[in-house]
Amino acid sequence: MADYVKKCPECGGINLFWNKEKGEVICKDCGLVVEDKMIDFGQEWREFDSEGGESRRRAGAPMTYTQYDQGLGTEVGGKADLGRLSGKSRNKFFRLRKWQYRISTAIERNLKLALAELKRVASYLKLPRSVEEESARIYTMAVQRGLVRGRSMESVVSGALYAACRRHEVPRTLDELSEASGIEKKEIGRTYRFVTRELGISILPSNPADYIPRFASALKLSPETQSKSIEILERAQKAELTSGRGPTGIAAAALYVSALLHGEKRTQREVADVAGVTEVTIRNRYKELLDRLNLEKEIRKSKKRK
DNA sequence: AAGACGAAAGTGGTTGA
DNA sequence: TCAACAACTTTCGTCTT
Repeated sequence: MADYVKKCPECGGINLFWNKEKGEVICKDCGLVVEDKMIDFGQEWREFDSEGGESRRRAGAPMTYTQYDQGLGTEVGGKADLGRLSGKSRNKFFRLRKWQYRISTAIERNLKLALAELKRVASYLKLPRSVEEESARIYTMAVQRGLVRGRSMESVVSGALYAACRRHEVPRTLDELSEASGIEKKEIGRTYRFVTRELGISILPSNPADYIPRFASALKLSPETQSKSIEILERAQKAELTSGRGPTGIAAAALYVSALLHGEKRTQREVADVAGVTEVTIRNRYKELLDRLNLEKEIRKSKKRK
């Protein structure tokens, strides 16, 4: 692969940190999230050098759920094989091919379609590979249990993706999923709940802190502001301000406060937009934060500085 | 003039009888 | 199945910068 060095578009620094798990690239100099949907071009497996290489590579392609037959399928018979066969083996060959054709059941065809759709949406949202795999696994299980009946394939795909995001702590909001898939928000939420319940998948309530890097980057806030907001979130959790509230609202409020504290003021509207909540919600959370965490003096202090 | 604030009424979803 | 309920939104008027 050509060795081009990626530079941070914001500060030109080359000190980029790639968080593979979350699929984010973060500039260590200015904190900007450069890309939050990067594709891993790296090789998954070591390449062995010539000696013994051939035999050790027998593992073949990694098994994956994002292909409908989990990457294990073998087409019976390309034309190339035909000439080499004759007589009995030729008959056997035709029987096998027919048989294989038959077991292309509705389930498999469904899976093929659904996984294509899943890939589309996942790449649109720049989701990391691990999440894509997980959601494909969830979808496959859902199909096997007949949970798709009566629901559209697309909505189940979206639900599986949403669940996988939550499990991997790379939350995307229902709005984002909805925009990417063209499925209504409530429909996604409904199938998400249904599928996770039926499959017995436990999902931890999503953590507001998981949203911070994405929001902060969209607002071009400094790393200091980010870590401050995470600190605020932790304190808020101890004060039991977070339970029962929408995590995005809390994350937005924490970000708003810490931006104030660091003299990087953003309007409530700006923060509200990137977080997908309204100003009112931010105000409510913000007020609770002030009340319970006595941040007033810190705010006063930062005001004096100017 | 723009932003921050708060009250009031409306929406969609959960829960418990 | 229905009613109560909490969180959040929308809308709008007022205050602050």
